[in-house]
Amino acid sequence: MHRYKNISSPVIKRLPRYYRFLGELRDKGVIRISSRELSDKMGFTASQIRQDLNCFGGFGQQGYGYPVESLYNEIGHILGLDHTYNAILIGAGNLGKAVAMHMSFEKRGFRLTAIFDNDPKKIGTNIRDIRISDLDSLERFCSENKTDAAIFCVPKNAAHEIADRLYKVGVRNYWNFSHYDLSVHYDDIIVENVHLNDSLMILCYKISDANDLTDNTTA
Amino acid sequence: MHRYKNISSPVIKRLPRYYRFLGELRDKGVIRISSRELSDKMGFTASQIRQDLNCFGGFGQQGYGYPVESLYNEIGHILGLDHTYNAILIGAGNLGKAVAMHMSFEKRGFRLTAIFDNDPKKIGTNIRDIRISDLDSLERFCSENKTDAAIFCVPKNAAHEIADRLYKVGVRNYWNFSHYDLSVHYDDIIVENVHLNDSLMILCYKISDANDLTDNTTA
DNA sequence: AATACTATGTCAAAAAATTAACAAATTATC
DNA sequence: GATAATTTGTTAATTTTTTGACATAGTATT
Repeated sequence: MHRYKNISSPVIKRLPRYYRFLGELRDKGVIRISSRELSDKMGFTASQIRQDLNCFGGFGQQGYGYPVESLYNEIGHILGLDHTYNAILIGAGNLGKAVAMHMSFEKRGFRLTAIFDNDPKKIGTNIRDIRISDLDSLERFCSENKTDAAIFCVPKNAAHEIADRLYKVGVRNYWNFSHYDLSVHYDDIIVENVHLNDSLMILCYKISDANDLTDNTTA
Repeated sequence: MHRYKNISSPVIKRLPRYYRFLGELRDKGVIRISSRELSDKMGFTASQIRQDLNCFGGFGQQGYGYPVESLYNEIGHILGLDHTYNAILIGAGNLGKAVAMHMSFEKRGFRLTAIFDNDPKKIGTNIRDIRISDLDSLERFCSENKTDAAIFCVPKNAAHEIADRLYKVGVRNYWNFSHYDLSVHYDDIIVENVHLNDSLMILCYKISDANDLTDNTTA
């Protein structure tokens, strides 16, 4: 498939943003775009855009720019969105439910195949046509059904144990919403964290910092 | 208040993580910790930890290490968690509801003061003791009640308009869950993004990339 | 068809971030 | 109390990332 030589993490993190903006342009019927124009819209420098895209190949044409549609598709391919990875969701609380309802997994390379919880009141009910299963049946399900990734929407103290169980049955890719750092215990796993608490604290810092700079009454 | 000279963004992003790990240590009754031990636990280099912490002052003692409890409190203070910023939530869908239910705002420097939605079926119902108000009353509420930040849990196409409205009444700090880049239109605002789609795509990339490296059948 | 213009890909320079090294200070030990 | 062992704070070196510069190639126009 693709296989690009050591793309740096800052570049990877920018890819979804390129994808998003190019998708918008495509929807507006824009045919071509220059790195300069993209720069104005996205807030990256034109130089960075050219360098980023060039990691994966020369998609542009000198004197013309980049063809929007094909670049959009190309980045989707680079991101692996044309895959269909089977993902299971652990934890059907507010957050798990929101993630299950809110995300269009299919457009992001995934398919939600099962949802697990340990609350008897929830087990048997449905979220989006998917029946919530007993957490006890986790291992059986994973051994009977190809499972590529697990989405962690469980409390901190449950995360560690469930990660161990999943690791044992070979599930090594995690989308982690729990306030727990999975990567601390294993190093041959892939984790993408969504630490909402951290994010909120960073907002708190930024606001506090900005206030301190303007309110110079104390200084 | 604090006021630190230009702390770099990588450092700021690591602060919540320090806070989290130190909180765990404190709960376990650990009194002191060296940068080396923290390094083992957290996966940062000891050198980085020392340099990060030293941005804000010399909290450690040579030959001894860092006192866990006071360092924990110090970082909480640096993050501004001892503030109480009033925040409103826009959008009471699955995601908004999950955010409202799931986060302990009080521990992160915030207080949730109002929730807005434009769905008549939702208006008047409660989430966590907070009544959902009509989005039409947004401006009135903000002018009558001190509002420091807004949490965006609305669809992409609604985000832009609501941001404009909030900007006009002086709300300039946003926790943004919408698939929309608020920072593109204004530069005197503070935005902390939670782009779940981007995060999922990055996971997709990582999985695809790892697979390509192991499956060398095609290469 | 020739000329002026545009915009990429790429190489070099600058800036930023991470890691390493070590002197100074403190603790623990004998 | 003197000595050995720790461990910080800080400076320097390295690595990574971003920005700038420009030759080259293609487009549009006359």
